[in-house]
Amino acid sequence: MPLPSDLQFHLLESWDDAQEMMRWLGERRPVLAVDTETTGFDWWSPTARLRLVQFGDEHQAWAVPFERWAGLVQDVFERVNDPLVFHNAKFDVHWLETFGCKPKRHLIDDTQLMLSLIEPRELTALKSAGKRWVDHQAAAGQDDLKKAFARAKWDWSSVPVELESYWVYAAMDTAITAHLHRLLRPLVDAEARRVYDLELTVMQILLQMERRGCVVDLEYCERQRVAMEQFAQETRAWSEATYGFGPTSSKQVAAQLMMDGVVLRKQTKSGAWSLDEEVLTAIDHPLARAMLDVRKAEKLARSYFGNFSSMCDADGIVHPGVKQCGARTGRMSVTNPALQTLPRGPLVRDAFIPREGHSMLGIDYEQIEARVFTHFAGDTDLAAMFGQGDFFTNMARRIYHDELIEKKDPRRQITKNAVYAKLYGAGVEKFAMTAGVAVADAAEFLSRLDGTFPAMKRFMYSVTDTAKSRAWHEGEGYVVTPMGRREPCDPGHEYKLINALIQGTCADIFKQTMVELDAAGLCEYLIMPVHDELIWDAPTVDVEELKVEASKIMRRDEWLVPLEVDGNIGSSWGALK
DNA sequence: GTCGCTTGCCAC
DNA sequence: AAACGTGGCAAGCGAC
Repeated sequence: MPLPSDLQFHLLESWDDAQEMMRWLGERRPVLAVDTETTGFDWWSPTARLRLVQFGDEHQAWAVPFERWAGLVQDVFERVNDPLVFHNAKFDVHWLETFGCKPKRHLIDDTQLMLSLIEPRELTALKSAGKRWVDHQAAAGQDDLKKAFARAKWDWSSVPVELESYWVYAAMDTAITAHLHRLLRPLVDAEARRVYDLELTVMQILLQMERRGCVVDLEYCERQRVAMEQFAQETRAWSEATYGFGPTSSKQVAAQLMMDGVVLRKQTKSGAWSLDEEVLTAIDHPLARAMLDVRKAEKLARSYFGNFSSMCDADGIVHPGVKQCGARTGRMSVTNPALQTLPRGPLVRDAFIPREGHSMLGIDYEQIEARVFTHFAGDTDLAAMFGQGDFFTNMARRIYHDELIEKKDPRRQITKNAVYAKLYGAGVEKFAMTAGVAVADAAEFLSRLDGTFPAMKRFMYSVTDTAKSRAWHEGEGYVVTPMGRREPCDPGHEYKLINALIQGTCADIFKQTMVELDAAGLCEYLIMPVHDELIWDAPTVDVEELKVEASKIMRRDEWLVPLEVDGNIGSSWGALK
């Protein structure tokens, strides 16, 4: 189990060393593990430098100072034909490709992706995984390095590559990766082959997409930032002058509100007075108003407009990082910036614009989760609701036996809320809260719903029941998506598996779609995945055809309800419907 | 000053 | 019997 005691580490310092490493690379081995040490995370930055490239197997590992031996490293990647194992390949490949190395894409394996599938609830960082699977001491060297950093005021760009606690542990990471691969690969082959192959292909698509990035309208951002910041400053100044404190200082605001006779009821988990949007909106007091206004304005100025420009490369382009298995359900998440959480509507989304001569294209799945839910429930009555016109309106008409219900009828909204509440596993009270109705009415509605579409309830029961039986017999409750993605749950939380099954299946469908789009050559201008929507920045002359072709591939018929898509073209992200 | 926790808020 | 799911990010606030 622990790393072998005869494990050898080398720092490449001389031509003799180089010869020795090349001889070693010529030996037969199951896989060659590769890792890099960099100056940070921003491979697109003008100041980014690649400091070390490490090669290793289960017995030996080499650290190669890149800036001195760039040609040699590039040569290695041209010559090596062993499978190349990385832990988070996308990251290392970005750096390697930025600095002229071309690891052969078809040889790449990724132990982090493997872990995301084998243990979706565990930490997948190399150190944590190394501790669990390979050697409890796997992360022991980190403290030495941290101390050295503190003592000499080094950081990742200034630490000397000759520093032993730097290069040895860098090299060791490849040995850990090689061992991880030996342990994980058979499990993946036995249990998750299909979904792992899917993830590997998606990774290659994401690599190109991240490299391409997304153009930011810097002038627009700056204009909006200044306007929002100015408004916030004025309101802050007013609050300081009137009360002697800022309008976002929660403790002081709560105290002042109570002093002025406002009755606060809602408390946070730790017992403080809650001052969230819901609470503040209901209070008629200038300070409550100010707190809301400043929060909103500063969020816009700082989380969005100010942030985007600070994350740009030299060409005004952001390169958001996609965590491919960010959610344990297999959904992707996005950071720097978090493009999946931009407020709906044009204000913020207009900050992202197409390249010269290009247009934005967005194609999204329509109610994909509700459709997949219907498929699993095998409910042909519910499936019929997707036929003509609006799904939720049709449902409401059926539930209330009233054919006159139209799209803006409140009964449609409560129906929609109820479907998503079910999908997410909400209880009656939470459902009542979000739907804005009394608990008794909510309960009555849910029983009507169950009476009208009984298959939904049967399906939900069968998921949790199977999971509980698995927990009893196999020690853990879980679901498996049709693609083979296994999603476990904590004991007693089997109800979450309904959502996990649906969300996970949707993630599989979405990723499978990306692979098919790529095979058809339609990912060249892809810039962002947003859960059930894809965004392209494509040449205006081709964008109509791209929309038609991509829609054809995205639309799917192999489910009980067809998965329909809707495409829109515009001159900015915000201009898409 | 940094770190980590909490709170609130943005998306699908 | 009952349980809204999955994320990222910034600010406030107390601890070290």
